[in-house]
Amino acid sequence: MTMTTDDAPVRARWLLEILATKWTPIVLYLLNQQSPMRSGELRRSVPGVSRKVLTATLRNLERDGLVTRENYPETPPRVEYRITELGESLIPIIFSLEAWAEENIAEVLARRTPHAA
Amino acid sequence: MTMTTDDAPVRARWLLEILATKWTPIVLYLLNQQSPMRSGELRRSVPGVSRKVLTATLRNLERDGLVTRENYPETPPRVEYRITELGESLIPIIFSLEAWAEENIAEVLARRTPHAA
DNA sequence: CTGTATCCACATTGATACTG
DNA sequence: CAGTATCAATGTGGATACAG
Repeated sequence: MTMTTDDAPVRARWLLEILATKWTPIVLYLLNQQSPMRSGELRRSVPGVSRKVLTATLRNLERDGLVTRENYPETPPRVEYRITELGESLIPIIFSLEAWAEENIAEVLARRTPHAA
Repeated sequence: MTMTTDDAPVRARWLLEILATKWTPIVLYLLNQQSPMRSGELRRSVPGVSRKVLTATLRNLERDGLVTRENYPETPPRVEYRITELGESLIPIIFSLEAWAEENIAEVLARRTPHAA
């Protein structure tokens, strides 16, 4: 998406575009708990993610400076990912999102459900 | 998107799925500043949004209980939108997203830009 | 004034199989 | 083990014109 104006709430969308990638919050959360993690280790810790999408997620995080990638060209290959300081600065935000969801998502979902019977 | 597990960071995605709709943060922000607002008033305050997408955004917000919609079947028609308490509870989160972006987005964008010669 | 109906463009996710 | 190439499916956003 492209930003148009420069108003206050519009800036929030910059971060949303980073976080809204489906697996990003989970990957940051895991790497915050344990760094480094190897590629396969991450993939097993994120149930349901495909290699391709996990790689894309990590590439984006690396590009944005939220994660670092260390490649050890051994046999077999080994790649380690670490969260950066900038990445760590997002952890409190992820927790605040989670806190809101935990407290309010039931009400939201109840509204979405066609009042059963 | 559908949620798969029930782990901590996964819950954050519930809220992200709400907020990541392109115009949602802006609409909530505007309605927090001024409620009620009429449809066209909102549309003029959100530069670049189309009728269709704004309507869809408001429908989602209404469905989730973040906004109320009041229809006055006069001539010409008048429709007023108000933010709810639940919607207001998201304002601090939107501000925290904005604060992070304001402080860090320059660094992120610099990394994305191929170090211009 | 408000909202809907089409039709289209684009990005993201995903399944599967292959390469180094 | 780590990553890529392909192809398909889906969903969100958008332009335009029409309806109540």
